[in-house]
Amino acid sequence: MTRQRRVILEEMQIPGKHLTADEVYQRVRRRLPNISLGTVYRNLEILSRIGRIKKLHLGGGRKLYDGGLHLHYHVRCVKCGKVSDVPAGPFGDLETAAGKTSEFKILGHQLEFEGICKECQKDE
Amino acid sequence: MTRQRRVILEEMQIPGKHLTADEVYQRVRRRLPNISLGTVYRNLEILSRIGRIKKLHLGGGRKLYDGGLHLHYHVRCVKCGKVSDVPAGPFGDLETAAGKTSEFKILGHQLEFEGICKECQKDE
DNA sequence: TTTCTTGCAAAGGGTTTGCAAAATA
DNA sequence: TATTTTGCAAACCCTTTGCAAGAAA
Repeated sequence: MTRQRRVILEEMQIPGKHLTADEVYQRVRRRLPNISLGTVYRNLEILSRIGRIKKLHLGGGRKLYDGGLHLHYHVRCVKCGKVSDVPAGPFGDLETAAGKTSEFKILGHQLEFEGICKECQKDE
Repeated sequence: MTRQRRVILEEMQIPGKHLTADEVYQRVRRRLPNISLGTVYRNLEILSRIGRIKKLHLGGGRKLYDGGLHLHYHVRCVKCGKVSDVPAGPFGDLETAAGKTSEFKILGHQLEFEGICKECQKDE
Protein backbone atom coordinates (compact mmCIF):
# COMPACT_ATOMS: atom_id res chain seq x y z
CA MET A 1 0.00 0.00 0.00
CA THR A 2 1.86 3.02 -1.29
CA ARG A 3 1.18 6.64 -0.48
CA GLN A 4 -0.35 7.11 -3.90
CA ARG A 5 -2.72 4.19 -3.46
CA ARG A 6 -3.79 5.36 -0.03
CA VAL A 7 -4.54 8.89 -1.21
CA ILE A 8 -6.47 7.62 -4.22
CA LEU A 9 -8.59 5.47 -1.95
CA GLU A 10 -9.16 8.37 0.45
CA GLU A 11 -10.17 10.72 -2.34
CA MET A 12 -12.80 8.24 -3.49
CA GLN A 13 -14.69 8.44 -0.20
CA ILE A 14 -17.33 10.92 -1.30
CA PRO A 15 -20.79 9.56 -0.49
CA GLY A 16 -22.99 9.32 -3.54
CA LYS A 17 -20.32 10.52 -5.95
CA HIS A 18 -18.98 8.68 -8.95
CA LEU A 19 -15.76 9.80 -10.52
CA THR A 20 -14.06 9.27 -13.83
CA ALA A 21 -10.41 8.26 -13.76
CA ASP A 22 -9.46 11.77 -14.74
CA GLU A 23 -11.55 13.31 -11.97
CA VAL A 24 -9.78 11.07 -9.48
CA TYR A 25 -6.49 12.19 -10.99
CA GLN A 26 -7.41 15.85 -10.59
CA ARG A 27 -8.45 15.39 -6.98
CA VAL A 28 -5.40 13.35 -6.02
CA ARG A 29 -3.08 15.80 -7.72
CA ARG A 30 -4.04 18.47 -5.23
CA ARG A 31 -2.32 16.37 -2.58
CA LEU A 32 0.29 14.61 -4.70
CA PRO A 33 1.16 17.03 -7.50
CA ASN A 34 3.60 14.65 -9.17
CA ILE A 35 1.36 11.63 -9.45
CA SER A 36 0.84 10.40 -12.98
CA LEU A 37 -2.37 9.46 -14.69
CA GLY A 38 -0.98 5.99 -15.35
CA THR A 39 -0.56 5.42 -11.64
CA VAL A 40 -4.15 6.46 -11.06
CA TYR A 41 -5.40 4.00 -13.66
CA ARG A 42 -3.25 1.20 -12.29
CA ASN A 43 -4.46 1.75 -8.77
CA LEU A 44 -8.11 2.13 -9.68
CA GLU A 45 -7.82 -1.22 -11.40
CA ILE A 46 -6.13 -2.84 -8.40
CA LEU A 47 -8.51 -1.30 -5.89
CA SER A 48 -11.53 -2.47 -7.79
CA ARG A 49 -10.07 -5.95 -8.18
CA ILE A 50 -9.54 -6.27 -4.44
CA GLY A 51 -13.00 -4.90 -3.81
CA ARG A 52 -12.15 -1.59 -2.16
CA ILE A 53 -13.98 0.39 -4.81
CA LYS A 54 -16.40 -0.47 -7.59
CA LYS A 55 -15.96 0.08 -11.28
CA LEU A 56 -19.14 1.09 -13.08
CA HIS A 57 -19.95 0.83 -16.76
CA LEU A 58 -23.10 2.83 -17.08
CA GLY A 59 -25.22 3.52 -20.10
CA GLY A 60 -23.59 6.78 -20.97
CA GLY A 61 -20.54 4.81 -21.97
CA ARG A 62 -18.36 6.43 -19.36
CA LYS A 63 -16.35 4.40 -16.91
CA LEU A 64 -16.92 5.57 -13.38
CA TYR A 65 -15.41 4.57 -10.08
CA ASP A 66 -17.54 4.40 -6.97
CA GLY A 67 -16.10 4.47 -3.46
CA GLY A 68 -19.41 3.39 -1.92
CA LEU A 69 -19.45 -0.31 -1.16
CA HIS A 70 -22.94 -0.63 0.33
CA LEU A 71 -25.52 -2.32 -1.88
CA HIS A 72 -27.16 0.28 -4.04
CA TYR A 73 -28.19 0.99 -7.58
CA HIS A 74 -27.71 3.94 -9.88
CA VAL A 75 -29.85 6.29 -11.89
CA ARG A 76 -28.45 8.30 -14.76
CA CYS A 77 -29.94 11.43 -16.25
CA VAL A 78 -30.38 10.97 -19.99
CA LYS A 79 -30.13 14.73 -20.51
CA CYS A 80 -27.09 15.81 -18.51
CA GLY A 81 -25.46 12.52 -17.57
CA LYS A 82 -25.63 13.06 -13.84
CA VAL A 83 -25.48 9.83 -11.84
CA SER A 84 -27.08 9.40 -8.44
CA ASP A 85 -27.45 6.52 -6.06
CA VAL A 86 -30.73 4.68 -5.63
CA PRO A 87 -31.14 2.78 -2.37
CA ALA A 88 -31.32 -0.93 -3.03
CA GLY A 89 -34.64 -2.68 -3.17
CA PRO A 90 -36.29 -4.46 -1.66
CA PHE A 91 -36.64 -5.75 -5.19
CA GLY A 92 -37.16 -9.38 -4.34
CA ASP A 93 -34.50 -11.86 -5.09
CA LEU A 94 -33.50 -10.98 -8.61
CA GLU A 95 -30.63 -13.40 -8.72
CA THR A 96 -32.66 -16.38 -7.63
CA ALA A 97 -35.24 -15.60 -10.28
CA ALA A 98 -32.58 -15.21 -12.96
CA GLY A 99 -30.93 -18.47 -11.90
CA LYS A 100 -34.13 -20.34 -12.67
CA THR A 101 -34.27 -19.25 -16.29
CA SER A 102 -30.59 -19.10 -17.08
CA GLU A 103 -27.94 -21.76 -17.45
CA PHE A 104 -25.40 -19.44 -15.87
CA LYS A 105 -24.40 -19.74 -12.26
CA ILE A 106 -25.44 -16.28 -11.11
CA LEU A 107 -22.94 -14.43 -8.94
CA GLY A 108 -24.18 -10.86 -8.89
CA HIS A 109 -26.09 -8.17 -10.66
CA GLN A 110 -26.13 -4.51 -11.48
CA LEU A 111 -29.23 -2.44 -11.97
CA GLU A 112 -29.23 0.95 -13.60
CA PHE A 113 -32.18 3.24 -14.01
CA GLU A 114 -32.35 6.02 -16.49
CA GLY A 115 -34.44 9.10 -16.14
CA ILE A 116 -34.38 12.86 -15.83
CA CYS A 117 -32.83 14.58 -12.86
CA LYS A 118 -34.48 17.33 -10.85
CA GLU A 119 -32.56 20.15 -12.55
CA CYS A 120 -33.30 18.90 -16.06
CA GLN A 121 -36.97 18.47 -15.21
CA LYS A 122 -37.13 22.21 -14.53
CA ASP A 123 -35.71 22.97 -17.96
CA GLU A 124 -38.48 21.11 -19.73
CA MET B 1 -33.16 4.69 -45.15
CA THR B 2 -30.13 3.91 -47.27
CA ARG B 3 -29.03 0.52 -48.47
CA GLN B 4 -26.25 0.53 -45.90
CA ARG B 5 -28.62 1.27 -43.05
CA ARG B 6 -31.05 -1.41 -44.15
CA VAL B 7 -28.36 -4.07 -44.38
CA ILE B 8 -26.93 -3.11 -40.99
CA LEU B 9 -30.37 -3.45 -39.45
CA GLU B 10 -30.93 -6.79 -41.17
CA GLU B 11 -27.61 -8.16 -40.02
CA MET B 12 -28.48 -7.32 -36.43
CA GLN B 13 -31.46 -9.66 -36.43
CA ILE B 14 -29.80 -12.60 -34.74
CA PRO B 15 -31.89 -13.76 -31.79
CA GLY B 16 -29.94 -13.72 -28.55
CA LYS B 17 -26.78 -12.34 -30.12
CA HIS B 18 -24.99 -9.14 -29.17
CA LEU B 19 -22.44 -7.68 -31.52
CA THR B 20 -19.63 -5.19 -31.24
CA ALA B 21 -19.48 -2.43 -33.84
CA ASP B 22 -16.63 -4.23 -35.51
CA GLU B 23 -18.54 -7.51 -35.66
CA VAL B 24 -21.42 -5.71 -37.34
CA TYR B 25 -18.92 -4.20 -39.77
CA GLN B 26 -17.50 -7.63 -40.60
CA ARG B 27 -20.95 -9.12 -41.16
CA VAL B 28 -22.21 -6.24 -43.28
CA ARG B 29 -19.06 -6.20 -45.36
CA ARG B 30 -19.90 -9.63 -46.70
CA ARG B 31 -22.86 -8.04 -48.45
CA LEU B 32 -21.52 -4.51 -48.96
CA PRO B 33 -17.77 -4.88 -49.37
CA ASN B 34 -17.15 -1.14 -49.69
CA ILE B 35 -18.96 0.01 -46.59
CA SER B 36 -16.78 1.88 -44.15
CA LEU B 37 -16.49 1.43 -40.43
CA GLY B 38 -17.49 5.05 -39.94
CA THR B 39 -20.78 4.42 -41.68
CA VAL B 40 -21.41 1.44 -39.42
CA TYR B 41 -20.80 3.53 -36.32
CA ARG B 42 -22.98 6.36 -37.57
CA ASN B 43 -25.85 4.03 -38.36
CA LEU B 44 -25.62 2.05 -35.16
CA GLU B 45 -25.90 5.36 -33.35
CA ILE B 46 -28.88 6.46 -35.43
CA LEU B 47 -30.63 3.11 -35.20
CA SER B 48 -30.29 3.01 -31.46
CA ARG B 49 -31.49 6.59 -31.16
CA ILE B 50 -34.64 5.82 -33.12
CA GLY B 51 -35.15 2.66 -31.10
CA ARG B 52 -34.61 0.03 -33.78
CA ILE B 53 -31.74 -1.55 -31.88
CA LYS B 54 -30.39 -1.24 -28.37
CA LYS B 55 -26.97 -0.12 -27.31
CA LEU B 56 -25.58 -2.00 -24.33
CA HIS B 57 -22.82 -0.96 -21.96
CA LEU B 58 -22.15 -4.07 -20.00
CA GLY B 59 -19.78 -4.64 -17.13
CA GLY B 60 -16.94 -5.89 -19.22
CA GLY B 61 -16.59 -2.39 -20.57
CA ARG B 62 -17.50 -3.50 -24.05
CA LYS B 63 -20.10 -1.69 -26.09
CA LEU B 64 -22.52 -4.10 -27.70
CA TYR B 65 -25.47 -3.67 -30.00
CA ASP B 66 -28.55 -5.79 -29.59
CA GLY B 67 -31.14 -6.29 -32.33
CA GLY B 68 -33.67 -7.81 -29.93
CA LEU B 69 -36.25 -5.29 -28.84
CA HIS B 70 -38.38 -7.45 -26.56
CA LEU B 71 -37.97 -6.74 -22.85
CA HIS B 72 -35.16 -8.86 -21.53
CA TYR B 73 -32.06 -8.70 -19.41
CA HIS B 74 -28.52 -9.92 -19.86
CA VAL B 75 -26.10 -12.15 -18.07
CA ARG B 76 -22.38 -11.94 -18.67
CA CYS B 77 -19.83 -14.64 -17.92
CA VAL B 78 -17.07 -13.18 -15.75
CA LYS B 79 -14.63 -15.78 -17.09
CA CYS B 80 -15.08 -15.71 -20.85
CA GLY B 81 -17.21 -12.62 -21.39
CA LYS B 82 -20.05 -14.44 -23.11
CA VAL B 83 -23.34 -12.56 -22.96
CA SER B 84 -26.73 -14.28 -22.99
CA ASP B 85 -30.28 -13.10 -22.70
CA VAL B 86 -32.30 -13.58 -19.53
CA PRO B 87 -36.07 -13.44 -19.90
CA ALA B 88 -37.46 -10.43 -18.06
CA GLY B 89 -39.08 -10.79 -14.68
CA PRO B 90 -41.55 -10.96 -13.22
CA PHE B 91 -39.34 -8.86 -10.99
CA GLY B 92 -42.01 -6.61 -9.60
CA ASP B 93 -42.14 -3.06 -10.68
CA LEU B 94 -38.56 -1.93 -10.34
CA GLU B 95 -39.16 1.49 -11.81
CA THR B 96 -42.05 2.34 -9.55
CA ALA B 97 -39.99 1.33 -6.55
CA ALA B 98 -37.03 3.41 -7.70
CA GLY B 99 -39.27 6.39 -8.37
CA LYS B 100 -40.30 6.45 -4.74
CA THR B 101 -36.78 6.83 -3.42
CA SER B 102 -35.28 8.95 -6.18
CA GLU B 103 -35.82 12.52 -7.26
CA PHE B 104 -35.36 11.50 -10.87
CA LYS B 105 -38.27 10.95 -13.17
CA ILE B 106 -37.63 7.31 -14.03
CA LEU B 107 -37.89 6.39 -17.70
CA GLY B 108 -36.32 2.97 -17.96
CA HIS B 109 -33.86 0.53 -16.54
CA GLN B 110 -31.26 -2.03 -17.44
CA LEU B 111 -30.45 -5.08 -15.43
CA GLU B 112 -27.33 -7.11 -15.91
CA PHE B 113 -26.43 -10.28 -14.12
CA GLU B 114 -22.95 -11.64 -13.89
CA GLY B 115 -22.09 -15.25 -13.44
CA ILE B 116 -20.38 -18.23 -14.96
CA CYS B 117 -21.61 -19.77 -18.18
CA LYS B 118 -22.20 -23.48 -18.70
CA GLU B 119 -18.93 -24.06 -20.54
CA CYS B 120 -16.82 -22.26 -17.95
CA GLN B 121 -18.54 -24.16 -15.16
CA LYS B 122 -17.20 -27.37 -16.66
CA ASP B 123 -13.67 -26.02 -16.61
CA GLU B 124 -13.75 -25.42 -12.88
C1' DT C 1 17.65 -7.28 -0.79
C1' DT C 2 13.79 -8.67 -3.39
C1' DT C 3 9.60 -7.31 -5.03
C1' DC C 4 6.33 -4.09 -6.19
C1' DT C 5 5.19 0.55 -7.71
C1' DT C 6 6.08 4.91 -9.73
C1' DG C 7 6.54 8.72 -13.40
C1' DC C 8 7.14 9.39 -17.94
C1' DA C 9 6.10 9.01 -22.55
C1' DA C 10 4.79 6.36 -26.22
C1' DA C 11 1.65 3.12 -28.08
C1' DG C 12 -2.82 1.14 -28.46
C1' DG C 13 -7.78 0.50 -29.39
C1' DG C 14 -12.15 2.02 -30.19
C1' DT C 15 -14.92 5.83 -31.75
C1' DT C 16 -15.81 10.22 -33.89
C1' DT C 17 -15.40 13.80 -37.38
C1' DG C 18 -14.36 16.94 -41.67
C1' DC C 19 -14.71 16.72 -46.28
C1' DA C 20 -16.09 16.27 -51.08
C1' DA C 21 -18.66 12.86 -53.75
C1' DA C 22 -22.73 10.14 -54.10
C1' DA C 23 -27.28 8.71 -52.96
C1' DT C 24 -31.82 9.67 -51.28
C1' DA C 25 -36.25 12.11 -50.75
C1' DT D 1 -33.18 20.31 -56.16
C1' DA D 2 -32.32 20.24 -51.31
C1' DT D 3 -31.01 17.24 -47.86
C1' DT D 4 -28.93 13.41 -46.03
C1' DT D 5 -25.53 9.93 -46.12
C1' DT D 6 -21.35 7.82 -47.69
C1' DG D 7 -16.21 6.43 -47.91
C1' DC D 8 -11.98 7.82 -46.64
C1' DA D 9 -8.61 9.18 -43.55
C1' DA D 10 -7.18 11.82 -39.97
C1' DA D 11 -8.07 13.17 -35.44
C1' DC D 12 -9.49 12.15 -30.89
C1' DC D 13 -10.35 10.52 -26.83
C1' DC D 14 -9.36 7.25 -22.96
C1' DT D 15 -6.64 3.63 -21.35
C1' DT D 16 -2.73 0.59 -21.24
C1' DT D 17 2.13 -0.51 -21.36
C1' DG D 18 7.56 -0.66 -21.42
C1' DC D 19 11.08 1.07 -19.03
C1' DA D 20 14.46 2.59 -15.68
C1' DA D 21 14.35 4.88 -11.18
C1' DG D 22 12.43 4.77 -6.70
C1' DA D 23 9.74 3.01 -2.70
C1' DA D 24 7.91 -0.67 0.08
C1' DA D 25 8.12 -5.13 2.44
